[in-house]
This record gives sequence, structure tokens and C-alpha cells, in this order.
Amino acid sequence: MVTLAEVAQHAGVSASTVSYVLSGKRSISASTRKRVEHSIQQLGYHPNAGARALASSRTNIIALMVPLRTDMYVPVMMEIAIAVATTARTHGYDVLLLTGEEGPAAVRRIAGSSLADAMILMDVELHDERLPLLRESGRTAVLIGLPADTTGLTCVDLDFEATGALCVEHLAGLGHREIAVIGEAPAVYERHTGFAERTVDGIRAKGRETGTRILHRPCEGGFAAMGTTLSRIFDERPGTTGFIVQNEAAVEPLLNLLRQQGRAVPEDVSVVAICPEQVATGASVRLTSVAIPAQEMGRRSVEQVVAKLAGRASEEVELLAPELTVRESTGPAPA
Amino acid sequence: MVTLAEVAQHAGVSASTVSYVLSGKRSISASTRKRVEHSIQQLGYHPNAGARALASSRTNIIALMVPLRTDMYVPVMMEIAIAVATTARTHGYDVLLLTGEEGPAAVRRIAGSSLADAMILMDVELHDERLPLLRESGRTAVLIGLPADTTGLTCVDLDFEATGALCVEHLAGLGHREIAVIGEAPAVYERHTGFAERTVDGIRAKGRETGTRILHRPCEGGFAAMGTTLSRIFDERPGTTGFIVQNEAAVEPLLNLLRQQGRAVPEDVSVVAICPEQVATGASVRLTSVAIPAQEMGRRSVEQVVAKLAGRASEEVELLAPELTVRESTGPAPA
DNA sequence: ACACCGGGTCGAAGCGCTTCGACTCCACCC
DNA sequence: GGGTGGAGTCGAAGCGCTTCGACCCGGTGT
Repeated sequence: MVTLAEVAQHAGVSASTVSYVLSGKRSISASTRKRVEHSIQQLGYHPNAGARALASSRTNIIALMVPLRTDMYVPVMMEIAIAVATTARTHGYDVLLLTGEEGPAAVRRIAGSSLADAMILMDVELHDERLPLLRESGRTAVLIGLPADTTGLTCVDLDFEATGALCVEHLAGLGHREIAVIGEAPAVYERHTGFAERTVDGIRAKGRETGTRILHRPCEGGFAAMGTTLSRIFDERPGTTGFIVQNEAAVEPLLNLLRQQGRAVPEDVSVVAICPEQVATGASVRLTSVAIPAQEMGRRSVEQVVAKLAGRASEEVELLAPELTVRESTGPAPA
Repeated sequence: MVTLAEVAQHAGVSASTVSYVLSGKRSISASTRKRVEHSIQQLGYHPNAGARALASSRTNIIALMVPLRTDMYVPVMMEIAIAVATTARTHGYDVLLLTGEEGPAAVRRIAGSSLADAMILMDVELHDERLPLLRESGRTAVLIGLPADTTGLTCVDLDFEATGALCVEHLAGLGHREIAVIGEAPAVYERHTGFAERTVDGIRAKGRETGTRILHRPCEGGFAAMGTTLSRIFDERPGTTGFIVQNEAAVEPLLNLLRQQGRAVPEDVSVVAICPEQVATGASVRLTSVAIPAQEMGRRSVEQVVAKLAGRASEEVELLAPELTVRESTGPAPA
């Protein structure tokens, strides 16, 4: 491996000069800079990350904690993760991938060992165990999601309350008076993952406001679970004409089952999905949906991290405004 | 941050002793060890990763390069990535997430800066640009996938040829004589991603062996593309009774369209999928399938890396044997 | 003419850890 | 009883980089 010292020698300058050429923290004459840069090229020099971290106490690494569960909103997670990684690179950072498995201990480990300059946490629960550790560690952090208490934390998330409200508004505007909400798996609510509850809150509030009846049912993905859930819904509320689905794995089963029961979409029932664009456009009926802006969330979280590391203040909570795209799964309520 | 020196002082020993307690590279008396461990606990000491990397030229980090494309076999990628991350942790490694975006340059960067001890590459193409750089860098590496030339490389992958053969064997055994293969998107073949081609090779070979006619059609996912592909297939080969699908995004559309056309599964046509278990069991018909052992692939690749880093020799190419699970989508060919 | 300033460069002191050689005991053996 | 060897510990020398203070020197103000 080529070292700074070798570059310095090759260029006929001191090591510190090379360092300053690299960092730009002191002015260097154009001629020296040229010479040094040339030597760097020629020798194929790459600064040693460890040495750099040690000397500067900056690692240029951002740790990303993704949930362990691989059975839920996987594409969204992946999209966020990739957006985080690519955005981080454009700011000169690399990303360390941590899974939820290690749990809160991971926070302590990363902070303690100075493995990363900052952390991004995904899949935040309302009363997330990691938060106390995070606060106490003093490490820069950004959450993707919204815990109950956000004091002192920077958060990025879709505005799920507004999302829920938007869905109801759309359906109510089309004349639907009874709406069923197909939610995430029960486990998601038990863990008090913020986004699921906030969506329902938004839905309920707008329901009250518009005089729409709301029935909320958590639902595992897959055909079997969806079948059970659907028949219970129609048992309890035979007049249901609107559906809001917030569970990727339930989308296709729902459409299938409705079809099997002879309920036409959107003539008999309307369906609004809260899901990634791809799922909405790739479904058997092109779905009216509110997109989950995974890329945007990943990107913004990194930008917030970078801003904080640069000492720039940043908003505490950034909620992205939802956008509803009308496609072919919603229409006027039947008379 | 607490340092080694502080721990040493607190325990009344020298810094090197603490280091040896931590690494176990020299014998330490039980009493001293106790004392040191106690001090470590009490002070909440965590070794500084940068300093460690610098002094030992070991980072305990494995770099994982995932493809940038977020539109293909995402769940599989994610599952592999998570398996890599969790397995790595059990061996004391962390994982650095690199996206394909940076391309081959990433290999040079990581190797040059000693950011990681080893690399795991996913989504390997037959003539992958990263391979020359990798060989030249001399860094430890493991590929998930199989390039054309594997000399000097360690690879882990599902045995896709055997997988293809297994599918044909199953269908042929049930009496099917005309089989259509719904492949990945055309782009996948254009990039010469090894696994797709190898599957088709295996299918063709076994087709010849069993006297089965094979028709292979790449196919984008989604309903529209699948519709086109399917009608072309039945145009060219009206007698087709067996399907092999290797494209998660085409599975549900295929089942749907067959149903719409009044072709019952498995009475009229049989379908074998090559996909993750979850997709197979969560589909509208529980699918006979060969599972893609994503977890296993991630796990094995890390184990290979760890073995190589420990100086233990390891097989050059490890192909995992496919397993076909019979479910409800295949049956005897109609008379 | 002198002091002063600031751009440009260098030397040296670490950053916190690993590791090598050396040293001290003490038990053990002929 | 002196030599041997191994277990247990320490000191010191880096690992490759950043960064602070100092230095040099030519231009400026007076």
C-alpha cells in the first residue's frame, strides 16, 4: 500500500503538505498542488481509512440500522437503504449496514467504538428502546419514522396522518360512506410502529370530519388471511364500498378476492392503496394510491445527517407531504 | 471516550496487558483478567475501531456490493444482504453497504483505503468488470453468482443448471411434453447475468434428455407484459401444458391470466416457479417451486470470507443443491 | 528602512491500538 | 543447586494520518 509519506517523497514535499492538498484546509500554491496531485495519480495513492479516522476522529461512515424482519415492506426498506447508500456516497460517506438483530446494543457498540460518525435508524417504534441510548451517546442521528417523543431528535418520514386523511378525502369525495381499512399485520400494531397508527389516526379524523364510517382491520399478507379478513368486513359492514390498503402483501389478494366475489373495481368498490409506486402500477388493476417516497426518505435522511455533521442546524421533524395519484381502482360510489 | 490506557490505569496494569486480555493472544493470569474485565465493564470501554484498524491492519469489516437496480428480485437481494449482515456479526464483522452505482471504482476505493478486509459481490455478470480489479487488488473476495472465468475466485451460488433440470424432470415425470419457460426481463439476459442463462441451459439439456420441447421467453414483470408473452406462447405452441417461471414479478400475473383464460391450474396446465419460498406459498395458488436459498447464500458467502481471512483454504466454487417442493400448482399432464 | 502581515511550507506531536522483544518469577529436573 | 523453560507482564516502537505552531519570504504601509 502506498502511504502519504511516499507520495510526499515522490513529490518532493513534506507529508503535511500532501495532507493539506488533500483536505484543502490550508492554501497551497498551484504549482505544488499540481505536483502532488500528479504523484498521487502516478502512485495510485488512497488514504488509509483507519489512520484517517484515528487522526481526525471522523470516519466518514454513516451507520444504517435496518429492521431484521425480512417479511415486511421489504421493497420499501431496500429502496430506502439503497437511496441512503448512494446519497451518502455523493457526500463522501460510506454506509455501514446494521440489522435489528443486535438490538439496542448496536447503538452502544457503534457509538463506543467510533465506527461511524452518525446513525440512521429505520423502523422506529413509538417508544423505541434505542432512543435513550442514542440520546445518551450524543452521537448524531436521524430517524426514519416518528417516535412518541421527538425532543432533541431529527426525524424524516412521510406524513402518514395526512396520508390517511387524503385517502378518506378522496373516497368521501366520490360519495363513499363506508370505508374499510386493511392494515398491516397485527404484529406491526403491537410493536407500536408509529406509521401504522398514525395512518389510522389520520383516517379516523378525516372520517369523522366527512361523516364517513371507518372499519379498521389489521391483516397478515397472503390470500388466506385476506380471505378471512374480507369476509369479516362484509359481515360487519355489508355496505362497504371503499377500501384503503396499507399492506403490500394484501393488495393482490384483495383484488383477486373481490373479483372472485363478483365485485367489480371500481364500479362496485373502490380501492386506494398506500404503497410504493411499483406495486400500484404493477397490480392487476392499476391502483389509485399514495406513494411511499422511499427514495426521498433515504435521501433526506442522509442530507439531514450531513447537515448536522457540518454543524448546520436542521429541522427537528421533517414530514413529507403525501401525494395521491388517481388511477383505475377508484370511482364514484354505486347509487 | 474511554481509552485502553485509562482501563489499564484503572486496573493497575499496562496497556499491553489490557490489549492481550482483549485479544487473548497471550496468556493472562485469571486474577489479572478478572480485574481488567471489571475495569472495562465499569468504565464502559469500547476499543476504537480506527486505532485498531491502523495498528492491526484488520478492520473487521466486510464490504457488500449490491446491485443498484432496485427493480429486480429485490426480496432475494434484501434477504441475502440481511443474512450477510447477521452472519457477519456472529463472526465479529460489520458490513459496509456499497451500491453498484460507483461501479468497478468502488473495488479500487475499498481495496486502496483498506476500508474492509474482504468483499462480497452480488449480481455477478459473466464478464464482470469488477473481477480484473479484484484479482489485481489481491483483496479477499467471495462472489454470490458465477462468472465465466472463476479461476482464483471463490463463488457461492444456487446450482441453477441443476435447478432448471429439476423443474423439467418434475414436469416431464408428470407427462408434460411441451414446456414454456417464462424468464427474467430481457435486460437480465443482455447483461449476461450468469444465473438466468445457466437455468435455461439446465432446462434445455434436460429437455433434450427427456424429449420435452422447450420454449423460452424472457418477460418483464407485470400484467401487461405477461399478457403479451402468454398469448405469443400459446400461439406458437398451443399444446403447452407446463410452465417454468423464473421471475417473481411474473408469477401472479401468470396465474391470473391463466385463470382468466379458463385454464385451470394444475388440471390443465402445471406451473413450477423458481423463487423465494414466500412468493411460492403466498401466491394465489400454492406453487410447486424450487426455492432460492437466499439466507443460505448470504450465510455461506460470509463463512467463506471468514475462512479465507483465517487462512483456511476454501473451495473455489460452492453450488448449493436445489430442492423442489411439490405444492398445488403441478399435476399430471391432461390426456 | 523597518516592522508587519499573510500565503505557503515544514516538523513534530499525537490519535488509540497492536505487537515484538525483553524481563521477572517460579516450578521443576537432573 | 544451578540451569531451564514457560507463564505472565511490561515498555516501546510503530501503524498512516491530521493538525498545530513555527518558520521563511516577498510584498506593504509608513
